[in-house]
Amino acid sequence: MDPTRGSARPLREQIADKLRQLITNGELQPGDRLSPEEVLAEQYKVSRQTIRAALQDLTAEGLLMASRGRGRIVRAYKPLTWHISRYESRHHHEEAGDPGEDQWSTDVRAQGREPRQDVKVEIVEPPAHVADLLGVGPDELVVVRRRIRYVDEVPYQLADSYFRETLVQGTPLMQPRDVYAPGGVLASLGHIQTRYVEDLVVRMPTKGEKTQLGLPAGTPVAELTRTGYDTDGKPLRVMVTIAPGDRHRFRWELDPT
Amino acid sequence: MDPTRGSARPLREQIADKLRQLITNGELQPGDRLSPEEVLAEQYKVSRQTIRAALQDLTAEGLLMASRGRGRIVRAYKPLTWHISRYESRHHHEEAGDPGEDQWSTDVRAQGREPRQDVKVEIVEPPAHVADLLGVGPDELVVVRRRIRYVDEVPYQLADSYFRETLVQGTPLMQPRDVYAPGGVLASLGHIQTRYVEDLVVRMPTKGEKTQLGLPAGTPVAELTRTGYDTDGKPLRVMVTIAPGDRHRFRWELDPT
DNA sequence: CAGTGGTCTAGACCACGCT
DNA sequence: GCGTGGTCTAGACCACTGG
Repeated sequence: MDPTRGSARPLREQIADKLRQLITNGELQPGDRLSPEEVLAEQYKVSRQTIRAALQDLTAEGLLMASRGRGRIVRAYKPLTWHISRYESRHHHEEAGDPGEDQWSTDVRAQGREPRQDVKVEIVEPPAHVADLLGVGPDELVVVRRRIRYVDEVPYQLADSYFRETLVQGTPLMQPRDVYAPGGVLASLGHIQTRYVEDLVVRMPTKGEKTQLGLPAGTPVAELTRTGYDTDGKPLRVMVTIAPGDRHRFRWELDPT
Repeated sequence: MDPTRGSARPLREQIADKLRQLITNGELQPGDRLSPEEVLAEQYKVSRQTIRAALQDLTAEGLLMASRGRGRIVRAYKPLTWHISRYESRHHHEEAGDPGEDQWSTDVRAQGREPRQDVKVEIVEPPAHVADLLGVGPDELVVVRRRIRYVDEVPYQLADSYFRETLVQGTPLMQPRDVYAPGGVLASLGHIQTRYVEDLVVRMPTKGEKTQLGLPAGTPVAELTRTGYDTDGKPLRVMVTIAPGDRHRFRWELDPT
């Protein structure tokens, strides 16, 4: 009866395509509210469940965001830029006049936003890949500083730093609060990091990450693991950052010589 | 009647949690096949639709993969490592004995896999952010080399390189095939790239990327944009790489001095 | 062919956010 | 209270994969 029926492509997909086009066209702008499910169901002459299936696909693609009672809106992305290669550079700290806080906070403030971080210190068995990078045995305990970083009081990223216990025993790094020293706390303890290795993988968040960071459906994360080595080539610190894709743009500046 | 009913958490979520735990526990290993929907529906005493909802959530998290007629399996991740900071380094090419192919192919081969790439050359109006990085006007035409790269004949990543038209007019870079020169083709044309800026964002793939790369649901991508500058600080090339998260691990090695 | 996931419907009730 | 999305059911048919 209906010509759209029986065609090769399923209805949910046809509807998703149409809506997707409206969004990429710009006819639906970021922040715009979509019609309620019931109205769309009437418009496209399908059941509410079918409309929901189409909308769910677009949500999983990161194009839409739903909230009960308020409706669905087109998602807006305004990632802050994170200048990775400037991090941990003493040089940069000195150039910047050393404002008395870490590079992350400085970087955020420079983009006109307000940084804050919660810190928690634990002694744990490290995850396998962290143990590997730190060069400790799988059962050896390590100290981890877990930070939740906020921008304008909205959760922004998770950053866990792992240290060998002997390295930080009795130092300010064992205190569950924001610590800072010119050039970095490790440097002030006599440990100079001369080389970094950074690993980055892209994946969907775990359930825990999703709730800690308040991530809407369809938001992937970058897991950035930075290992710092001292002058002897011994690993000093492993830092694992969980960075949601909708809030982050990473930038490296490289001078190969 | 049923004690699980009416509890705070929806059934789909409870079921998803249980299955997720089986996977993270290791009771369900990567590659394992799940019971069919109907069996699970019986087991958990819910309708098939409810089971499907739970399974869909896990699929969107990247934990499961479904195919019609074959069932659902637990996803396995075996990303290849991509040594970013070695790329485009003439130094590295010379050290490696310069095998007569680009750094990507060399890197893939070194991990015991077989690289291949399809190349297509087009003249287009560049996307806004590319025009910006290349330093051309929004209506100015540019040359783009579009590559689809395969590893063991499986699509691996998309890599589009943009050049100003005047730069590559009449050079081998206009040919739609694999080109190579020691130190890079640009270098052999007298254009030395001395500085790189890399931007990386994490997002869900577009529909086109999903089909071109054959991405299963729940697979995010990294969009890596590398801009190369010549000795005068003028942008020479912008390369945009779309790298699926399930196939990539990026590595940078940095020596801040 | 049997077994599997994919689509679709009609109808019901619930939970949240706003005014 | 009303409007919104979220959950859930029962049942039907289709489309792909494999033996």
